[in-house]
Amino acid sequence: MNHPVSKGESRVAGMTAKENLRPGGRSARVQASVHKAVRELMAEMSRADVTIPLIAGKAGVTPSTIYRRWGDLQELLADVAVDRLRPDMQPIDAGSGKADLETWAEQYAEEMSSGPGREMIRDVLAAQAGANACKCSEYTRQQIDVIAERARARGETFPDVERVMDQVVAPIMYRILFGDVPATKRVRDLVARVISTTD
Amino acid sequence: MNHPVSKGESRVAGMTAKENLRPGGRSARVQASVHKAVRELMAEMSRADVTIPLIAGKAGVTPSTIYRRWGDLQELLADVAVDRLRPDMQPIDAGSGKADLETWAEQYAEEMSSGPGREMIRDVLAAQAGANACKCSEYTRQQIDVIAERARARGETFPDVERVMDQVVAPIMYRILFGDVPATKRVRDLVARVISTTD
DNA sequence: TTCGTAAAAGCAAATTCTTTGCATTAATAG
DNA sequence: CTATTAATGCAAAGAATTTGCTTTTACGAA
Repeated sequence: MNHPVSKGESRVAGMTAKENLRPGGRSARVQASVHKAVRELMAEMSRADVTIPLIAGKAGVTPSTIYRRWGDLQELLADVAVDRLRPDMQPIDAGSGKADLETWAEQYAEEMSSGPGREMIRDVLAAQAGANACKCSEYTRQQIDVIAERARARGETFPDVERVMDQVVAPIMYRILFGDVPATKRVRDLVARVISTTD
Repeated sequence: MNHPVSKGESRVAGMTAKENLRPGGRSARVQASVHKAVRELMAEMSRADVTIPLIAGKAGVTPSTIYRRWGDLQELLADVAVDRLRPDMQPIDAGSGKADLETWAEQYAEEMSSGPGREMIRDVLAAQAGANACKCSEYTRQQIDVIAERARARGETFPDVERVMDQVVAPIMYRILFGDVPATKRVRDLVARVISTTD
C-alpha cells in the first residue's frame, strides 16, 4: 500500500566507483536483468503464466525486490511494455508528407494490432500509473512531428500534429482496442482525409 | 488455466420450479449479488484493495465460486464495468443532428474522463476477453445510430456512423486513455468538423 | 583511500490469495 | 417425482504477497 517505487531509473548516478564502470549502479543492473527476464518469459509462455516469483528467479533477484520496486506485476509489465514501444527509428522518408504519413500509419497499425503489440498496449493501459500511457502517445507525437517538419522543410503544407493524432492515430488505436483490426484501406482513407482537409 | 467460465448469464432458464419465480435461477442470483458486492466495494475503497475473498464475503458466496465463474479479478471487474457502461437512456434530442451529437459527445467525454469512468474503461480493456471491449464500442455505436436515424428522419444529412466513431468517439477516447482530458471546446470542434465535412 | 551514511537487496516468517478434489445443493428434462 | 447435470460449498494444498530485520552496495566526505 506504500511503495517507494521510483519507477524506471532510480538514479543513473555518476559512478565514481571501481567496478560498475559500464552501465549504471546496482539499481540499473537489477532493472536491466528484470526487464530482460520479463521479455524472455513473455516470449516463451502465455502472459497469464508469468509471475513475479518466476521473473525474480530468472533475473537472479528475490521477489521482494521486485515487489518493492514496482509494486505489482501490472506495473512491471507496463514498465517493460513502454520500453518496447519506444520507436527505434525515424519514420521512413517516402518522398512526400502524405506518403510519409501513409507509410508510417500502415506500419503503426500493423505493429499495434499484432499479438505482441496489443499485449503491450494493454499492459500500459492496465497499469495504475498513467505516466506510461502518456509516454506512449508522446512517442507517437514525436514521430509525427518528424514527418511534419520534413514536409514543411520541403515546402509542403501539412496538418497540425494534433489533428493527425485525432484523425489518424486515435481511430487506429480505438479500433485496435475495442475489437476491430483496422484494414489497410481504412488507414489509407484516414490519411487521405486528414491531408485533404488541411487548412 | 481451464475455466468453464460461461461469462454473464449461464442460462436464465425457464424456471418451472416453485420458488425462484422472480429473477432467474441460482446462477443469476449469484451473479447479481457478486456484481452488487463489487460495485459497493469499489465505492467504499480503493480499487487496489478490492480482492476476490472480500467480494465473496460481501456477496455471501465462497471465493472458489468466483474463481470458477470468472477466472480472476480482472475478468470480474471487466464484467461489472461493461454492465455499468451500458447507456441507460437514449441520446437527448437537442433539435438537430449537430446539436444532438454535440450534446451527446460532451456528456460522453465528461462521463468517460471522470474517475469512475476511467476506471471502468481500464477494467474493460485490461481483461483478456476482448468481448467486453467490443460490447462497449457497440453501445456507443448504437447511441450514435439513434442520433443519425433521428437526423435522417428530419431530412437532415448526417455523417456515416463509422465516420463519427473515427472522428469524434475515437479522439475523445484516445485522449482520455493516453493522458489528456479533452476539453469541451475540443469536443465541439470534433463534432463541427465531422458535420461540416459530411459528403 | 577509508569511513560513514543511506538506499536497495537478500532472507525468511507470516499472511493472504488461488487452486483443486470431493461432497452437497439446486435446476431442468423426462 | 425422479434422474441428470451444472453450480456451489467446503477445506486442504499450493503460490504469491507482505513485512521486519539484516546485509550489501554505492556514493560523498574527510
